[in-house]
Amino acid sequence: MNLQAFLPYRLAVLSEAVSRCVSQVYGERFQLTRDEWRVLAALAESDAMKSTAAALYTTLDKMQVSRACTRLEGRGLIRRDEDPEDRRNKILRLTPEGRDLLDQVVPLVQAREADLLRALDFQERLALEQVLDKLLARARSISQSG
Amino acid sequence: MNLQAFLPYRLAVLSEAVSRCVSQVYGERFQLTRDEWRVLAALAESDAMKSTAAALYTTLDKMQVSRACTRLEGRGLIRRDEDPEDRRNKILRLTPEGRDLLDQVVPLVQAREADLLRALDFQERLALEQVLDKLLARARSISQSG
DNA sequence: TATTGTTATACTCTATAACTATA
DNA sequence: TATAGTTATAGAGTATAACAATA
Repeated sequence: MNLQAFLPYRLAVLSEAVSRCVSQVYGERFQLTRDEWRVLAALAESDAMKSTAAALYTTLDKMQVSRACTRLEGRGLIRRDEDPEDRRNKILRLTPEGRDLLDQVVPLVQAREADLLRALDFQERLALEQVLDKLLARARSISQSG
Repeated sequence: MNLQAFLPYRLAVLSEAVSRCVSQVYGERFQLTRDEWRVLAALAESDAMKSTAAALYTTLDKMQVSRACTRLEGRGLIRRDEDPEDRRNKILRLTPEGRDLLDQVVPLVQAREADLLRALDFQERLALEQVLDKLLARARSISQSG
């Protein structure tokens, strides 16, 4: 057994290091948790989004989304509107303040990502894309089958 | 902002999926936490190890190692001996029971890893190795510099 | 009866730092 | 004074499930 070469360990260490590196930006400067950041990032792409869609999109579960939204709403960064078509749903929307915050945080976070990717050449970036997709699909299929 | 394409997000999702997939083995069947598993895996390689060395090797901090060891010792899987050369140190060793457990769990965990890696061809595995190392080094250097 | 979202609860992790014993 | 390891504590995150409102 060689832990240093063990893929799950290496992925965990890398993911933690990368996450730390990015959460320095959205966490320390903008006081967002990872879940709040994910929900905001989801809303950055589509103006309005049901909670269930946000959960799917961010791979969070409904509680995590609910709690993140409570905090984001409390800070005035999003609204949660009723869905007239099905009043069980909540429709999440950025407020102007939320949009402002995103306009500040997104470039900084993307700069961090770019900085990370600068460690790789074009070929390596392409390879990484493929490999991440394939491993994720495999990991999910293994977990399901026990 | 496209969360799905955002590298830190993708790494976090993958790492979580892979970790879940592996901890099904050491967690459900052998009742080990991730930290306990890491400490045991470290001891699988060298018969005796100081706590500080174990912390470095597993990228855990001294508390995490201390607590994992308390539980492992409680289950009779490791011993913590005094270091005659410097009595502040604790020397960690597998007991025969710990060795037995490792002999059972390691092949299963490695089979999971092999199963994961079956998603990739030889070139992709090589590329993955390189890319993980480079990204980790970069992430650490970025975090340090703020 | 099923679904959406909220709340409750218990559990685990994490981070900081105080503490002890040695050096 | 510094280091190794333990313990304490508070805060954050996670998982399960109960619950209210709606369909």
